[in-house]
Amino acid sequence: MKITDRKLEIITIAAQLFKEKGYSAVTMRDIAQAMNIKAASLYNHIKSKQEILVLIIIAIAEEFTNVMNDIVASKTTVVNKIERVIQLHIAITLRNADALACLNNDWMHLTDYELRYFIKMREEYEENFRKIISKGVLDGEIKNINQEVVVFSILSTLRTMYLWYDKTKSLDAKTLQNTIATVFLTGVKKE
Amino acid sequence: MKITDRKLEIITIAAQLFKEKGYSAVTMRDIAQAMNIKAASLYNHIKSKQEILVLIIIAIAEEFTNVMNDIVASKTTVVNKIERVIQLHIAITLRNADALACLNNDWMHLTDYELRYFIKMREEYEENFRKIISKGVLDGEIKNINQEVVVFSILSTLRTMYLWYDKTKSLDAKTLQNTIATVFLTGVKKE
DNA sequence: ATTGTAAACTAACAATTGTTAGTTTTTATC
DNA sequence: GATAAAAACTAACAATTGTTAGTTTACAAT
Repeated sequence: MKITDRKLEIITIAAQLFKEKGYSAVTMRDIAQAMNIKAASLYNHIKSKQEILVLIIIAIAEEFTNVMNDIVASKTTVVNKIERVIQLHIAITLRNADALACLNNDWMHLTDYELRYFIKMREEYEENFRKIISKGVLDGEIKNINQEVVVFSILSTLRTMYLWYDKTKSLDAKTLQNTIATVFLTGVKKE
Repeated sequence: MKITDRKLEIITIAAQLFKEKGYSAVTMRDIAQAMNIKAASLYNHIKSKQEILVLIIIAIAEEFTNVMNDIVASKTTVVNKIERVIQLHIAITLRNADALACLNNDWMHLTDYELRYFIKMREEYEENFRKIISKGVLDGEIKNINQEVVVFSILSTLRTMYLWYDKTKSLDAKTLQNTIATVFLTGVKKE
């Protein structure tokens, strides 16, 4: 059950490969070759290809879920909550872009319990964000425009940040945070 | 070279399946089964699995390229150009969400000429959008914040709109257009 | 030096993959 | 109803897939 160093190496390298071509297009022999061993040797460390996917995705999904729960429960302005959601996505993107790409593109290849568990977490996450926006409108902090569009605009940007990782790498986390917050809170138009 | 009705059916159904699980995870037998025929029968209409992917992706990529070129060349305000880019994405999303999903997730499974062609079009597209924003800053229409972040925020949202298609379906195209434009131009915060 | 364990290896498996060849059925035209 | 073309079929292929079994090597502890 515990994750050894070698196991972690496999997961890390697999996540890199999954990011490039997706889970289905990466073979156990691809992963093995990237580690300079044979495919069969991987099974000294992991149970199956599926297990690799689960280990990459579920840990991050749980982190999102937990922090989002904290944010929703916190007593602060809605604008501040939105800023903390942005911060959460930036932190995880900078720390583990490959795993995030995998979570975004390959979650549907999870099966059984883990698939249901993931979908439940994702729905809760979106519902929590929806609640934040909804409260913002009620409190008069947020414009009364279609809330579903607000939710999906912000989440789409945050979720695909890993794709732009290289180009935004020149920015430090704080500047990135401030710029994204500006874009969504006050828009890009001058005046 | 011409596309028959049956061939179009294959492409349409394949795009649906690719959207669900990705190109690599969908087999020729999956596509055949969805059409109530055998896999071998598909080859009376198409040359290969690759050809299906090419036909789904390239046509749409070219449409994006062409309209974006028109927008850049047009003599109008930067704000209006941004609005027209939003309009372009909405129109294609409403007309062909499945193909758009495929373009977004499976373009890396293109090969040779088509892969290079696609990448070139995508780079040009982004560069054109970058130019629009850049001109907007110069003209004083757009805030002087990090332009790469502005570009990726807007494009991320527009490109993944197909994922929210169901939830925004209740809105007509015009309202959707106006709401997205509002979010990005003036932000979600009140006042 | 011996021993035990972790981690690599070789070889092979059964299933699945995209695709081809050759044949039969369906459909439309005269 | 005969004919030709279009579109389905069956059967099979070679390659690739995830995975297992059994064996050998590397290395730390005694």
